[in-house]
Amino acid sequence: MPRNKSDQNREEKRDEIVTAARSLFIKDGFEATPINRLARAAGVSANTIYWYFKDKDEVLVAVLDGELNARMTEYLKVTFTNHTERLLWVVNQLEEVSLLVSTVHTRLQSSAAINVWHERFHAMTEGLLRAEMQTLGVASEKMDALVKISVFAVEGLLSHDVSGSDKTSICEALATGW
Amino acid sequence: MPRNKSDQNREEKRDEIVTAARSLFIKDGFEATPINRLARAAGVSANTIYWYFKDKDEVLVAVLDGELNARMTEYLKVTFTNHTERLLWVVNQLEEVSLLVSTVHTRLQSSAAINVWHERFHAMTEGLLRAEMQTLGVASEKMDALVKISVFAVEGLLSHDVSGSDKTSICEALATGW
DNA sequence: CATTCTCTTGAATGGCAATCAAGGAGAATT
DNA sequence: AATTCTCCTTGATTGCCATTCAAGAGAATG
Repeated sequence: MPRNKSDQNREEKRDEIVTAARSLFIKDGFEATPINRLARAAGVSANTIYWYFKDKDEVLVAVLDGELNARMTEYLKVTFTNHTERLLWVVNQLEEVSLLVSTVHTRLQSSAAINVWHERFHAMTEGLLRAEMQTLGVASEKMDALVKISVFAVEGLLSHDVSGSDKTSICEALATGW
Repeated sequence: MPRNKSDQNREEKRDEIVTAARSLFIKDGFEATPINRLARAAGVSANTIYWYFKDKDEVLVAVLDGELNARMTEYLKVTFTNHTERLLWVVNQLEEVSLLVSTVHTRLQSSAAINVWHERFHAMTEGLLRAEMQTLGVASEKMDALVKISVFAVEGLLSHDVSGSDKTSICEALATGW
């Protein structure tokens, strides 16, 4: 609960900017969205964005947090028949925000904020994946390697434009071994 | 053999620029190397670079071709005791040019020239890898999936800063199955 | 009513890739 | 030898972009 009207407006306004940013970053991409366009879409001037956010990367982090939250909520509601299905679902979700994914990997190097977000994201997803794979009976010595291979494979699928059937067989191979 | 002195100079000058670019792009990164700095390092003015190259990406492609050539020559000379060794060798080579690797994945999206180079690179490496894995007795139905998983895993290793022991166990898992 | 705090904006600033416009230097043609 | 032509080089400019500066307006507070 905000302490006063001023704080309330602050959050609302911030959210409006994030909402506009989410739509533009996902549809056109972060790099293809100058601050000015974002400002116009949010109905403010460019400088107003800098009142609410330190820089463009901080807007991106807010968008990422929002998307992650929404998709994680979704994830917890879905039940999967097997691990292959689960991986394919994740790939599909990430493909809907593939421009965000590649932007994160790009800006990682130059933005500390994005770097931190990325690390947390990996820690979280690797944790979830490890738990799932334990129930599948993956040997603990190979666990770390297999978790990372799975994560890297999913990331590769997102950035390398692979046929649908290859996607399926890759997820199957990850889930069932060779 | 160049047809005249003019052509000869042209190639030499081009090479000087590429040599300077190679060193800067590998050490500092492509994005952190403005055309002006590159020009100074090559002993020419910025515009001269645009006489020899269409744009900055074309310089990058020339650098990539040179590095690829050098490392492929090296690769053909080395003999490996097993597939794990081979994968680790490749990872080590790529780590020496990790800034180039991440730049390629970044500029892929905005530069047609880099995109083409990247596709060729993948076609080549996947071809080599497939041949190796055939000798290891990988089932042909799973071949495409396993090749791509290996490539994606190697790319993941490069961009995600993984401990040395994890690198080894990942390459082992890729080489021996799970 | 003066002061301060929150918010907003138009106008810089500075970095960068890329282009323009103006030559110079040597080879080929007259 | 003079002229033209082609290759090469460069200083100055353009245009895009993120970010900062400087100047306020309006509400809240003393």
